[in-house]
Amino acid sequence: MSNNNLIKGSLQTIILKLLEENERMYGYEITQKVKELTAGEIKITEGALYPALHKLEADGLLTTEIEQVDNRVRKYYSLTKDGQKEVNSKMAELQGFVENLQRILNPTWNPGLT
Amino acid sequence: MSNNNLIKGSLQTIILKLLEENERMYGYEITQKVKELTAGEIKITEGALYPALHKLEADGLLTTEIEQVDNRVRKYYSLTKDGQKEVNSKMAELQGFVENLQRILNPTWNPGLT
DNA sequence: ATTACATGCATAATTTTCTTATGTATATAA
DNA sequence: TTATATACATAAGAAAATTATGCATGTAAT
Repeated sequence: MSNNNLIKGSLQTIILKLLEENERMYGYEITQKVKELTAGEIKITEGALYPALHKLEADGLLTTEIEQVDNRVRKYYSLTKDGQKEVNSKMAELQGFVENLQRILNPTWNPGLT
Repeated sequence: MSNNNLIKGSLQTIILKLLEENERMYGYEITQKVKELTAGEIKITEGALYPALHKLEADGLLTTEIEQVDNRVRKYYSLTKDGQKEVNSKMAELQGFVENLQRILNPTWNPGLT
């Protein structure tokens, strides 16, 4: 498996963005979605995911609904108003960082061509 | 200043890549180069840089030469053979990670257009 | 039967990798 | 004499992961 190590700092943004697109999701579903979108190359570990979700909820960016599905408990997360605002700034921040990274690492790269 | 926090995990790659392009550099020069390339948006702190340089040297990827310039000590770093090999794999890893990130965050993004 | 794997949550110990603060030293500009 | 720039370095602390563990249900394989 490739290096998940670089995910540091971007996990919150990933969670918020997926929830912007999907209305509501539960934890396990998020791990599967990321795995699917990256052809298995990025695997979100539970030890990283659940504390991150709890923190986002504590910060008032997410709310939860617990549901019983097939004798299993699911905790659905969705964006709050604050969470919806935060997605945009977090996304801009991360995309800006990636552009700067390309400027450092790809001297010939032109951001206009993306 | 924008968020440097996202740099976690990519500093080593940045150092190695800059040294691939520049033959040899000293620590302070690296901080200035990154600042210049990113229009002041990314600032490498000494507390992050020097330990990273020492680790890369300890891992055998960098060698050093100390020089006296204008009554000041400079410690020049350059890539070893192992370091030259490592640049490629570290770059591939980071670019791969960024592509996966785009797949998650930019569902419409097409890697072929970069 | 029992082992493995998938679904689904959670937390604790540890490690990695930063930030922030501090220290040393020289030189120049305000 | 204070601030800023150049140049190195380390230590304390925080953030954000990994790894390991635990609980619980259900299904497929041996």
